[in-house]
Amino acid sequence: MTEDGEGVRVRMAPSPTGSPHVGLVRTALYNWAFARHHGGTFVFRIEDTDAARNTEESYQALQDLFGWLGLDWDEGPGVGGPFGPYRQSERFDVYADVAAKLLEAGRAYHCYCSTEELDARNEKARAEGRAPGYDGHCRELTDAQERAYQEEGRAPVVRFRMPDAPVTFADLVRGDITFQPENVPDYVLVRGNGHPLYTLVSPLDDALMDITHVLRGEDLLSSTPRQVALHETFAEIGVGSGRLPQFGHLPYVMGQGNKKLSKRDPEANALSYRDRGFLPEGLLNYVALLGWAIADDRDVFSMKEMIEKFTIEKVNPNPARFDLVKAEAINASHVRLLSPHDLAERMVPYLQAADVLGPQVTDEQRALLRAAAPLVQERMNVLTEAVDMLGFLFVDEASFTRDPADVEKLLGSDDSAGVLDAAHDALATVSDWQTEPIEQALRLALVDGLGLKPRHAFGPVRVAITGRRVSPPLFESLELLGRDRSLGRLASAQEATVR
RNA sequence: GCCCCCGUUGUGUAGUGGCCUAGCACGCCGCCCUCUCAAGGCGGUAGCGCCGGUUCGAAUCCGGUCGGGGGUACCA
Repeated sequence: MTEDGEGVRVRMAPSPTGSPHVGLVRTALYNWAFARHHGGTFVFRIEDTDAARNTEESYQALQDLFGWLGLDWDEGPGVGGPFGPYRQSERFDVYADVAAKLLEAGRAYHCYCSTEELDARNEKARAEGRAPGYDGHCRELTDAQERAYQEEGRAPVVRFRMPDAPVTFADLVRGDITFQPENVPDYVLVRGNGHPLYTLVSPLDDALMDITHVLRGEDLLSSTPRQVALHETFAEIGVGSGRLPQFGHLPYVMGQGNKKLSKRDPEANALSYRDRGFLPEGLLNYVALLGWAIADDRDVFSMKEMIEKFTIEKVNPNPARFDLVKAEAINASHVRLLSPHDLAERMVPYLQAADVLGPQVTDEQRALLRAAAPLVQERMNVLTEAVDMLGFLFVDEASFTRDPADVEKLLGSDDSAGVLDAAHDALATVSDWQTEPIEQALRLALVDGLGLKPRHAFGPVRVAITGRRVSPPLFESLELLGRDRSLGRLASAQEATVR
């Protein structure tokens, strides 16, 4: 890396298959932070050469995800750029052209071996304890041999001719890594049907788009020597910038145990964290911690701070397990950091999704929500919890219900009937409907008057008012609910105690 | 099988030869506060995979070993 980071160009290059994985978020975040830290360029490229697996929904999900997270790209779909197009499915002519150049320069060759023949020879090599992989069968075919294969109706693949020398590269997170040539066989660049493969297009676009640093998942580590060799070949035949990008392989994001978080695992779905009420900054903060630390005594930070502090040298090479509990704890810290006003706005979509709020939020509801936000701010881990915590404030009286188990527990006795009675009478006399007078009146009536311990005094009232044993602070809740509705709920709760 | 990567409390990490009787965070346990739940405060639990070596001194360096992961595709 250049000292001042001059000209840093990095990219995220997902394939639009399935739903985006949290590992992708981490990789994207590191690339983004790296680019921003160095004042470089962040490119978004779509690797959709495998038509059979790509879907438009998946492409859309990627857009949604990064839009939600706020990881903005400088070049790519939607914003364009000097190296477009940025969807590989729109670049097939470029790939065909380069494949032809590689063939012409003798750096790649046609291979007519069938899958069955390959499998058979591989099996044999394995059995004999030799390194498996392409054995170079078609490396030096004569024109006559090629014609013979063609007459058999065989469609050749284009195979890259790996140089017969060890490949060493300095991995940005792991240090020098060397592969011996016998372990890096010739590999396919273009399918028999003429479609280019990832093995060609990824390094090629990196070269063409002048990518300086390739920060990607550890799963691509073992394909790096072939890509390094390809890049060197590009430079020799005048394709691309001629500069070899530096590689950095980021550790896996694992699930529980020692299993890689698989795509089918629901925990792996990045967008599911939006649905379960994560703040984008909360998810990003947590995911940043999977392989990197901002300081030895702190782990809550903003993206602005991350940009300031992020360096690839500090990235840890060992795989990290995704811990939902810690993720929520980090998210909770970010919830606390919001202004109440902002928190109220962020809760709106979740309350709407649960039908606590309708599609049109009235000014009155909005005001109530803002007033209620401070009450729940330090009680929430994720935004979806607002539904249970605040539902009682927004539901209309006709459809207000109480948790049956909590009613059973706290409203089932004669004692509780007396408590509700006393509470009702006391509150009926409160003229200034504010938290303070409400609390005073209730304490006077229940704690002093009935001689109850506070926790026993307020429990039944809490269930009567909020419908639950666990709720936001009671007196504030009463104030927000309003006098009439509060008295009404106390009355309706008394009915519930009559058995 | 072969190649490559990784190995600090349950989890994520700090640590680059003495500041480490290993720090921080989440979790867990206890106490305090308290109208419930949280938040907050205080305290506790638990770790350098193993074996050798180098050194006055090793979590840190070297060798081996064990364990885990990935690759070995006309997927990415």
